[in-house]
Amino acid sequence: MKNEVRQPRQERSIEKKNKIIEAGYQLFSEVGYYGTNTKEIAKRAGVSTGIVYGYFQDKRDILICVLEIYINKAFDPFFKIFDKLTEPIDFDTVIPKIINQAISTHKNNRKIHEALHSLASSDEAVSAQFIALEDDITLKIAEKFTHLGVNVENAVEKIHFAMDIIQSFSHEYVFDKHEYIDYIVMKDMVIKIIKDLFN
Amino acid sequence: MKNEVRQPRQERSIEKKNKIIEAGYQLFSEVGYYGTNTKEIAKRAGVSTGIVYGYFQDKRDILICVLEIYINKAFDPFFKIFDKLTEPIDFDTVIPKIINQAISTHKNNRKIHEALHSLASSDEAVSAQFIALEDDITLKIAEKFTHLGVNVENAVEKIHFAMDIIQSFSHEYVFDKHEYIDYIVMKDMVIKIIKDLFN
Amino acid sequence: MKNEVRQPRQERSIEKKNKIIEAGYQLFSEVGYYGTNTKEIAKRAGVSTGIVYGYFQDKRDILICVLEIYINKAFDPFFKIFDKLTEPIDFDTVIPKIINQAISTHKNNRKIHEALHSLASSDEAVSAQFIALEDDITLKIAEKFTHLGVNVENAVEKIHFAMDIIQSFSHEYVFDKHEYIDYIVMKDMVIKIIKDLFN
Amino acid sequence: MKNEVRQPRQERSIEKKNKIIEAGYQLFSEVGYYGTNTKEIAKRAGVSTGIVYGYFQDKRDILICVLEIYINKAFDPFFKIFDKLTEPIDFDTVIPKIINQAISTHKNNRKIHEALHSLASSDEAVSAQFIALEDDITLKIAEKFTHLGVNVENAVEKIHFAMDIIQSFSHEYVFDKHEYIDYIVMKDMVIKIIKDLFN
DNA sequence: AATGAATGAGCCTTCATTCAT
DNA sequence: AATGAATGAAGGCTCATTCAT
Repeated sequence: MKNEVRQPRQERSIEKKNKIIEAGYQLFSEVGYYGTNTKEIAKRAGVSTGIVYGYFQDKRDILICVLEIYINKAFDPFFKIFDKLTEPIDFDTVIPKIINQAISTHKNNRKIHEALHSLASSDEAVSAQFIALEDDITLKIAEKFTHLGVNVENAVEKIHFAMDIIQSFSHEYVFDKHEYIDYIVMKDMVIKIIKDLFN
Repeated sequence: MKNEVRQPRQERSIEKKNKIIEAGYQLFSEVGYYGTNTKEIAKRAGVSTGIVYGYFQDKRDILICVLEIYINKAFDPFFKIFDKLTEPIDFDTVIPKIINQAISTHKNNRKIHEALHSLASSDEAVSAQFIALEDDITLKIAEKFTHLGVNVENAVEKIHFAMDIIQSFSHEYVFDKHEYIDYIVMKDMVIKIIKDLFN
Repeated sequence: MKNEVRQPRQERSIEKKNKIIEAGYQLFSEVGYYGTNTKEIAKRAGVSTGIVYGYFQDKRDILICVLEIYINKAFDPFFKIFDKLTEPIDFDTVIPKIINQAISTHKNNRKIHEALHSLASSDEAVSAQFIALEDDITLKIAEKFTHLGVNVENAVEKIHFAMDIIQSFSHEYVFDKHEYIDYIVMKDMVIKIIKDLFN
Repeated sequence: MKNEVRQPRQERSIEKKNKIIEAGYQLFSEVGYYGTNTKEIAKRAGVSTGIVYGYFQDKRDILICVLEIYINKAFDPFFKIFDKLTEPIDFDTVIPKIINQAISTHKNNRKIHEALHSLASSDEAVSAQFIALEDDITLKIAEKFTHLGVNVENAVEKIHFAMDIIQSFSHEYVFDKHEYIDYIVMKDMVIKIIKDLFN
C-alpha cells in the first residue's frame, strides 16, 4: 500500500510544505544532496521529522520540488524579458541584457545550481526537468520570433545554441576560475557572436 | 599514525590496483559515486574488501584515481591533434576534426563524465582537476599558436571560448535530447563560428 | 554539524536510556569495554542499534555514563557513613565499618570496577573521574574533621593514605588470590594502623 | 592443526624475537594494547608482518612475553635488594631504599605498567602473572626472614601488606595527581608505618 | 495533522591472521 | 625462515523511513 502524499489545501499546510522546500533548498545549496539529511531539513524547516513524509514521498521528492521552485525563481526574469520583446527586436540591447541577467542568475543561485546539476546525471527526473526547461525557452523564443515576424534561417538551432553559449559563458564568468582570461573581452565576444547569428 | 597506502611496484600489484580502478570506473559510471559501495568495487575487481584499503586511502581516493585515468584517456586524442598541428594551421580541417573527436569522446565516456562532473561541485579536488585540465588545454594551444606564428588578437580568450562551445555542443549532440533541433545544422554553425573566431 | 544527543525528559525515555546504561554496565563487566560491541548493548537493552546513538554520542559516551552511575552507586554508602559522623568520632567503630563497606562494595562491583579502572589508563576522562572521586572523598572527610573539631596533624595526607590502604586491602581481600595469607589477621592490621594514624 | 610456534634456537632468531617483544613493549606503552596493531609492531621491530606469527601464537602472546620481560626488568632491583639483606636487618635503611626503588620503578615503567595492569582485569593469564609475582616477592622475603632468624608475628601478612602500601604510595607519588597532598609527609608516614610493622 | 522516538539495513573502514611465493 | 599481499569478519556509526502516541 503505497503511502499517498497529502495534498495540502489549507493555507497552513501549504506554508509548511513551502518551509520544507525552502529548508531543502538551503541545505542542498550548502552541502549538496548527499550531504543533507532529512532530519536536518525538518529541523531547519521548523517541523518534525515525521511530517516531512506527510508532504513528500521521500527525500528525492523534496529535491524534485526544490528543483521546480528553483527553476521558476531563476528563470522567471528571462521569461519576463522575452515577453517584453516587441518588433523590431533590438538585438544590440537585448542580448547584453540577457547575458547580464544570466550572470546575475548564476551568481544568485550558484550553489544550488551546481547541486541540482550534479544530480541531473544520476536522476532521470531531474535531468528531464532541465531538458524541459531548455525546450520551453527555445520554443518560446522561436514562437516570439514567428509572432514578431522575425525571419531567421534555422531559428530554433540558433536560439538554442545562443542559449548554450550564454549558459556556458555565465558559468565561467561567475566561477571565474581562470586568471589568464580577460572576461570583459570574452563577454564582448559572446555578444558579437550571438548578434551575428541573428543578422 | 595514518595508514600508508601501498605504492605498488610489482607488476601484479599494479595490475590489481588497475583492476580496482577499473571496477570503480565502471561502478561510478553505472550508479554514481554515492550509489557505489566499496564492497561492490572489491567484488567486481575480484579482490577482497580489505585490500582495497591497501591500495587506496579511502573510497574518495579511488574516485580521484578514476578521474585521473579518465582524464588521460579521454583527452589524449585532443593533445595528439594539437601536437600534430603545423603551420599554416588549416582551420577548415582541424576544427571539424576536433569537434568530431569531442563528440566521440563524449559518447565513449558518457556516464563516467557525468558522474565525475557531478562530484566537481561538492569536491574541491575533483573540480580542481577539471579546472587544471582546461587550463592545460587552453595554454597548450595558445603556446602552439605562438610557436606557429599564428597571430590572433585575444587568443587565450578565443581558444577558451571555442573549447567551451565545443564542449557545450558535444554534450548536447550526444545526449541528443531535443528532437526539434537539427544537429547537423547546429554543428555547421559551431564550425563556422569558431572558424570566424580565428580569422 | 555535530549530531546532538537527545536529552530525555520523558519517563519512558529516561527508562530507555537507563536500560542502555544497564546493558553497558553488564557487558563492560562481563567482557570489558573492548569485548563489547554496540549492537550487543542495544540487543541486551532491548532497543535498536540506532537509538543507542540517540541517547549517547558514541560508545565511549556510554562508558562515561556507566562510570558515573557506578561511582554514585558504589560510593554512596561511604558518603552516608561520613555524613553520620558525630563528635567525638569513634574510630574503633567507624574504621571497621568503612573497611567492611569497602569490602562489600568491591564484592558487588568487582568486574565493572576492574573494567573501568582498566580504561582509566588510556582514557583521560575516565581517569579524571576517578581522581575527582578521590579528591571528593578526601576533602569531604577533612572538612568533616575540621567541623567536628578533630585535630590531627597532616590530616589530608593521613586521610588520603588511609583511603589508599583500605582500597588496596579490599581489593586483595575480594580477589582473595593468595592462599598463604590470613586475611583476618591482615584486616586487623589495617584497622590498627589506621587507628594509630588518627590518635 | 594448531600452528606451532617456532622455538628459536639460533641467535639471529632470538634476536628477532626480542626485537618484536621490544617493539610490542614500546607500542603497548605508548598507545595501549588495543591501540596497537600487529602490523605496527612488525614495522617497528623491522620484521615482516607474517613472521610475527612465526614467533608468537597471536597478538596476546606478544603481550604475555612483554609482560614477562617487564616483570623481570622492573622487579630485578627489588630482588637484588632482598638478596643483599644480612642479619640484623637494618629496617631504618632498607625500607626507604625499597620505597625509593619503587618510586623510580614506577617512574621508569609508568606507561607500560598501566597498559599491562589494565589488561589484568580481562585477561586471566596476565593477572595470574601479577599474582605470581606478588607471591614470589612475599615468599622470598618471608624465607629471607626465616633464614636470617628474624622473628615477626604474622610475617607473611605484614610483608604482603607492606608491599601493598608501597605499591599504592608509589603509584600516587609518581602520578602525583592531588595537589593538596604533601608527598614528602606522606612518604615519611609510609616509612614509619612499615617500620612499626616489623618492630 | 503532527511529533520525534525508534528501527535496522547498510556503509566505510580496520586488523588479526593466513598464504602464496 | 621470511615476506608482505591478501583475506574477510566484525565494528562503530548514519540515516531514510516508519510508527506509536
